[in-house]
Formats: sequence, C-alpha cells, structure tokens
Amino acid sequence: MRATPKRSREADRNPPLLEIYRLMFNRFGHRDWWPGDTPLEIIIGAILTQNTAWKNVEKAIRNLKEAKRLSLKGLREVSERELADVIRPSGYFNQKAKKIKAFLAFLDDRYGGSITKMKRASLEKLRTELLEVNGIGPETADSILLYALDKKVFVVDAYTRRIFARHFYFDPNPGYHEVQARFERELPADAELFNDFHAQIVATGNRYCRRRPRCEGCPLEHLPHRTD
DNA sequence: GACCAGGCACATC
DNA sequence: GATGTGCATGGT
Repeated sequence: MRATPKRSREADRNPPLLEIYRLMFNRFGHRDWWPGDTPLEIIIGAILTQNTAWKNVEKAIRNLKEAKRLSLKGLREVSERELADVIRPSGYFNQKAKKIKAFLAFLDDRYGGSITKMKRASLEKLRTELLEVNGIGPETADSILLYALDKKVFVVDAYTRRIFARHFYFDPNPGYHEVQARFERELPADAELFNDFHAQIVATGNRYCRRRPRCEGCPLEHLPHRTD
C-alpha cells in the first residue's frame, strides 16, 4: 500500500467542479461567450489570442473589420504580409498571419471553404484534423470546436490549470489532457455548461489568478489553496 | 523598465 | 517525456 500523498486529503475536501462553476456564476453572471459575432470571427479570435491579452486581439479584429478582411474572401485575397500588418496589435503577427492562412488552406482543402460543411463533421475527426494545421494546438482546436462549431469539448487554458492546481484539484503543472478529461468526466455533458464554465474561468483568472495571484475578492478565496 | 497575457512549434537532452 | 527558446505588441 502506497502512502497517500498529502495533496489528496485537501483534494478530498474539494467541492465538486459544478459547485465551483456555481460560485463563479454567482459572482460574474452568465458570460455569453465567445466574444465574436460569427464562427469565422471566433476562429480568427482563437488564433489571435494565443498568449496574448484580449484587449490587443480586439484591436487586431477591429483593424480586420475596417480593412474589410474579416471574411473568407477577404482573408483569401489578402497577402500574408499585409495580413500581418493589419493584425500587428495582437503580437506575434508574422506567426499569426501564417496560422490564419494555414487554417484557410485547410478549410478550402477539406471542406470546400465552407464552415457550415465543416460543422457537419464529427468532433473526433475535426479535432484530429485541426491539430494537424500548423499553428493550431489543443486549446485553439478546442476553442474552435466548442465556440465556433458547437461541439461538446471542455476548453482548457492557462487559467484552468493555474486555478485548479492552486486549489488542489491537480498537481502543479498538470497536462492539458489530464485536466480536460477530469472536467469532461465529472461534469454533466452539456455544451452550454462547458461554454459558460470556461468563460467563468477566464473571468476569474483575468481578475484574480494571473501568474501573481491577487486572491482578495476571488470567488474561490475561501477554498484551501497553495500559497507558493 | 520589468513583468505578463485566454499558445504553439521546434530543438535539445 | 520534460524542459528551453523564439515569436511581439501593449497594459500594469
């Protein structure tokens, strides 16, 4: 018999994940995510927000709209160079221009340039395909699947890992799949819940659980947490 | 002026 | 499999 790690005693007292959702929801209200009007805008936003403050993404999206490039046609016709210039405020603009172009090539190649057609494919098939697109990793793929294509996946981001590791749901620096699997196992399989829960986590993370946590006023302030 | 943000690919060990 | 590095703007 192996010695029980110290963490598990804390972990055993953790409220169920749904209770955490309720705490956040009571604090922030329904978040009405993703902040974007069309599936395409959501997909572009998911790429632009990689390791970037959303404020900067908003500027880049505004630029795209003003340049009339936030459409499949507009994005196909713009050069990678010009696209990079338009999305400059979002940072990593050369990389991200390449990534957007890679997504478009994928969409045109596999789904005849139709997001509607893409939507009809299965979650598993789409996830595998998206991960093969250069510049789309697990979080971006899952954000696209959940928020643009209405697929039932739980999106894990830096805040999800940080907040829930901090409150003993995981060891420090848990893997993406480990976290995702637990949320999907323990929560009711409900796309609307997955949608709003992730949004609540971002709201909480943005305000209270950045790399240097500011726990005062956090909806989870009263729960046990690591202090390192 | 340092630190950080809703990641990802690629190199190296 | 874990760990390190480049990518880059703009807010605190």
